[in-house]
Amino acid sequence: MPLAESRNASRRILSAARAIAAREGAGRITIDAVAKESGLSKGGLLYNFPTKKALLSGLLDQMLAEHRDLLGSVPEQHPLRTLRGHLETALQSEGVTDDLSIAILAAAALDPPLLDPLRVELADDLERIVSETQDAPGAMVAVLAIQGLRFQKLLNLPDGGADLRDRAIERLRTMIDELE
Amino acid sequence: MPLAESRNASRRILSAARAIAAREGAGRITIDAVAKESGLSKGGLLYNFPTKKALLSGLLDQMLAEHRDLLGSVPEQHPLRTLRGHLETALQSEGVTDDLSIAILAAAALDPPLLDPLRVELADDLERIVSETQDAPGAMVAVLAIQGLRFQKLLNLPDGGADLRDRAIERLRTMIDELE
DNA sequence: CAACGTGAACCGACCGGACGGTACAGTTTT
DNA sequence: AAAACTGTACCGTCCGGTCGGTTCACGTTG
Repeated sequence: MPLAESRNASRRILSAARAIAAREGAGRITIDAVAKESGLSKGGLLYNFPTKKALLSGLLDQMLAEHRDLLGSVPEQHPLRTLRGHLETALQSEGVTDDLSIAILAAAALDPPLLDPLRVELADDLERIVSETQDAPGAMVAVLAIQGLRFQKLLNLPDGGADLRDRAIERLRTMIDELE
Repeated sequence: MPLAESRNASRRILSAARAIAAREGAGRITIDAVAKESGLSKGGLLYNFPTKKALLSGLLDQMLAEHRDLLGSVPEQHPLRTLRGHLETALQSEGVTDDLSIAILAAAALDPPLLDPLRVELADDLERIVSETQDAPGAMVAVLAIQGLRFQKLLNLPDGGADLRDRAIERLRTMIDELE
């Protein structure tokens, strides 16, 4: 099963990279470190990801794929499904230490163009979100708040405490509900 | 005038670092590059900022100082002044190429603890914002949206076009007005 | 006043280590 | 036998930081 194993190796490598980023910061994602963490040899890692850019863009791809999956899991006929999906994606990794979106940081710091796939995906989603509502500015504010949520978690910025944060999320939800 | 001149040198160095970050990405902030960009020698730069960490934390300090200044410029008796100030700070660098908040990226990538001063400042602001309103969750959502705005600009993420973005900001403003 | 000394600000060559990537001969897996 | 590695040696570059100067404005001293 060469293909399946290759995927397994890729996943192991990517999650190793995430672990390092979560533990020591995005800047510490080096080929040697990731190889060590994943249990592969350096050669083996470079067999799967021939360059560091490929590794980082693999991280982003994985993130985008997970994002797409979650979006797809929102019932088809649901109004504002893209917006709701976005909220869920942002909330999903709640509590998980190694937030995948750290890849964004690493990619942006190393080579900003790596973020291009993310940009087109996001532009797509935005368009869809706007088309799903009559209140485009309101939806946009919601999108901004969701992005703020991601940013906050990503950088471990203060959130006013779990209580306030939960109530804010609840508020966001009702805001979205009333948007329709 | 050693002190004043030193400050000028520091400012020149910091703005050089910002220019590089804006042009080539936060990851390209190296001591050599900043020295070259600022017109100083490497030794001269290291005289002003003995380590790279010091340089990056200097960037953050500058950003926080500017932020505080803008917050202070909001009329004292204005209700919700801290929240409004936050919005203005986020909007202020509109169009300016070298967004200072790139320092956040650089710092987070190189050494996450460097963000600690930002965290305490933000926690302070949050507390003040909450104390200035009866609708804490609503204010929190506004804060999140503002942070999302920053994030979006920082990473050059799509914003649905200038038109939609402006309308969303307008909406955010009225949301804040009605918060009081 | 001139000789000397001092410290701040700055220069730039250099060092050592980290890092991305190559190469390649062997080993295991399918 | 091909694919998927392992293990390691190696290369060149980049980068952070050191260090021994140099310049110069400013006292201090004889």
